[in-house]
Amino acid sequence: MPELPEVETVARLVRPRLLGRTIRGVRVNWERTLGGRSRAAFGRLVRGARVASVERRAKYIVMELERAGDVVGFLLVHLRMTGRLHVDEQGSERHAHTRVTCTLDDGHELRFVDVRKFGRFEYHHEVGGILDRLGPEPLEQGFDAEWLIGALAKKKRVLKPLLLDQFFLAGLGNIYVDESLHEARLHPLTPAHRVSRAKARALVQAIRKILREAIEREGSSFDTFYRTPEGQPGSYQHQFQVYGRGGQPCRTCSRTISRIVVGQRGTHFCPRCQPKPRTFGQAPR
DNA sequence: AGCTACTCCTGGTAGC
DNA sequence: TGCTACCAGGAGTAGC
Repeated sequence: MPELPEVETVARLVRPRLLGRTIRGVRVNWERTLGGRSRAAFGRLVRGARVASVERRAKYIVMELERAGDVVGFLLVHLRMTGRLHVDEQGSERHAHTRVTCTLDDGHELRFVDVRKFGRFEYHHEVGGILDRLGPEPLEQGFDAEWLIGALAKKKRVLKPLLLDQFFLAGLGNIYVDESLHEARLHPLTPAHRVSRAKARALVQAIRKILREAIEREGSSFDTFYRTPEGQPGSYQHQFQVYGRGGQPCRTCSRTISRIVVGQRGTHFCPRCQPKPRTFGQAPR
C-alpha cells in the first residue's frame, strides 16, 4: 500500500515532468475517482490550468494549479491501496485500469491508474481545510520526542490504531507502523499513555529511520500494484522485519513472528522483542 | 473518546 | 479446468 515513502517517491518522480505543464484535456473513465465532482465540472476546472508545484503532504500528492500566474486551485491525489501516477507519451499503450487522464502541452499525459478504485484524483479550490487537520509530518520539525511524549500522554488508545490515524500523525500506514513498533520494541496493543518517555524517544527514532531508509529504496513493492512512475518496483520490502512475516522467525531473536488483527488490520510483531506491557491481559487485582 | 462494523473495489488464491 | 468464497486494506461513516 502506498504510504509516505511510496507517495514521496511518486511525487519526486512526477514533479520534473509536470512542473510548468499546462493541462490541455481531461478524460475520466471512472467518475467516483473525482471524489464527488462531475466529469464536466472537473474538466472545466482543470483544463487550461498550469501545474505550479508538486508536493507531498501525508499520503497526498498536492499540485498547485495556476492561471495567468495566480494559484486558482489544487489537484489532490490519494493513491489509497492501488493507485499509480504515470506520465506517459500520448498515444502510448494505456493501462486497463486508467481512471483519469490529463493531456499535457508537451505531448505527454498524466494518467491515474487504480485497480481497486479506492484512490482519489480531486480538484479543490482550497486544501487547507483538509491538510491542516492532519497530524505532523514525521520527517519534519514538529515531530520530535517532546511532542510525542506529550501527545501520547493524552491518548488512551492503543498504539497501532493511533499511529495509523492520519489526524494524529501523518503518513504512516500498516506496513511502516508494524515495522516502526518492532524497531522501537513496542507491543502494538500498548496503551499510548503507558508508553515511557524512553520508549517514546525510541519510537520517534524508529519512525524516522525506517521512513528515511524506505524513501532511499523508493518504497516497498511486494505485490503487483505499487510501482514508481518509472515502472520500477521499490526495494524496501526486502528489509521488512515483521510485516507479512507471520509464522516466520524474527530476524533479531528467531522467535516466531505473530500475526493478530487490530482494528481490522493485520498486525505483525515479535512476542519476544515486543513484549506486552505488564498490566494488561491479566486479571485486575 | 474510542471501540467495532461496514462500505468502497478487484485480483489473487485456496479449496473443491 | 472452472467454479465459488474469501481475503487484503486507507479512510470515511454510523452506532454504541
